[in-house]
Amino acid sequence: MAAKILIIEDEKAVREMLCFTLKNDGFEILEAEDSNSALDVLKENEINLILLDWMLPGKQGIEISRLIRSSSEIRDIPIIMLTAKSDESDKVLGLESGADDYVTKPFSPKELVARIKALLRRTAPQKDMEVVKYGNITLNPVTHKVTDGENNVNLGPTEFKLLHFFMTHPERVFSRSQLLDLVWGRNIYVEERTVDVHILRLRKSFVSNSSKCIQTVRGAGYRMSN
Amino acid sequence: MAAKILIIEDEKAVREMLCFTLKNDGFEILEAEDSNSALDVLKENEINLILLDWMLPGKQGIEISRLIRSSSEIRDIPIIMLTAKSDESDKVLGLESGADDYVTKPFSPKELVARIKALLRRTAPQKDMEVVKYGNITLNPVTHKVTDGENNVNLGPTEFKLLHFFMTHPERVFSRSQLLDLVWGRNIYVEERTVDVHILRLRKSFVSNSSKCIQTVRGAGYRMSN
DNA sequence: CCTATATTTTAATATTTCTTTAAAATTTTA
DNA sequence: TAAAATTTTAAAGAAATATTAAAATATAGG
Repeated sequence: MAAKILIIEDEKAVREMLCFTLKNDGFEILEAEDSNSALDVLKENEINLILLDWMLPGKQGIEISRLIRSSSEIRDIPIIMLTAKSDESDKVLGLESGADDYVTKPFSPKELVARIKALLRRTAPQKDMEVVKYGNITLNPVTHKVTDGENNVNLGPTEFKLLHFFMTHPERVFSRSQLLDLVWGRNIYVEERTVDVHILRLRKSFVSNSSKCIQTVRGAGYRMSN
Repeated sequence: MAAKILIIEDEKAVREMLCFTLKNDGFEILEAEDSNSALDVLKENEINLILLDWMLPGKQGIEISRLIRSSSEIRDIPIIMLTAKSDESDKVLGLESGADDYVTKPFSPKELVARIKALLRRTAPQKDMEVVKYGNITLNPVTHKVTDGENNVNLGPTEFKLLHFFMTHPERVFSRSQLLDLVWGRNIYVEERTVDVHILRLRKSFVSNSSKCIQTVRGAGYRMSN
């Protein structure tokens, strides 16, 4: 699931460059050119990280950073600020007013991406890392291992994600298009019938009758249930 | 196991105050009043964290920080620098020359201890010197020797660190970017594919089927497991 | 400080594995 | 039985990883 990054930058050219670079790296990008639109975007989307140009006209950079840090809803969104080489005192101000990291212009795309990833890693909550069990099936997201009773089960990446999803949402029917949305990810287009094939492979990879847990609900979709 | 902290500070009064505060909190303290004695201490002790007074006479603060960051042996020791309130540009210099955090004088003991603990938590995940075993593989961090059953295994520095990391965190899958963070170190930017090459070399250096322990988990990363 | 040596990183290519698609076969329902 | 939905098969295409080799960098010894 791609991380959503908000770019707050007044210069269109820079914004587009950043946008291009980061989309290339698989991030989902939202843009804002001033503090008002930035706050709007922040309210309406679940942003994972903010790239903030410190040199916005009229001290808006500092303002935005402080606003974000004082709003309980969005306080925890990590911020990377973009600064010009010369403004050293601003860097300190930035770090003090709540930025988590800064990158000095001009910067290499590689460095920027590396910093973004590092920061996301540091701040990402370690949720769905708990061992899940259903019937005889055990799935460990940390080791990426699946067992069916005594037997090890080998799954491809998609089958693994699919099973993890079913095990964390048991008893409930999901349509093919819901599964594509929730397991494959939004903004992706594949045929609905593709789901069937992965369901088939998932069932086949269980030796015991655990495969019976992956049930077809005709006309509605699939469900994990006993 | 108490963390060892080296205090580099020329004023005796400040040094003693720090020493007292930190010993009270269960840290083991070593002291140095200039860069020469500091380097001596660093060579002879396994220091976990450095408290560095930025205001040492004759730019020694910058010197020491750069020396530490350029010496492969002690590069990874985290540094907290102590600065006076006014010297904002120095803070930036400090962060740029390799400090991990800074604390402004005058500071409360509580704040200092909190920062030290936070930094140790971030940076000292593992530094045990105990012999580790997994399957037929034995790794001795003290002698830097690795055996696979009867055979000696020769590893380059990075392969050694990588293997040590895997052996101390078995079964668990790590993404390439996690490995870069946890094995290579923070603030370092290399291509993710570089990990593959080191994994390859690590596998090749085992004659027996121990290389099977270094497993690829497609779409997720690598794992040490049987 | 320089040179020789070793190691790391990158980049390009090869290989493997997985995903998707489409079509045929089967099952279910009305 | 016909129509609709799902399962199964198989093969092309896409994506991820393995491998190789060369360039860049770091290290040690003189």
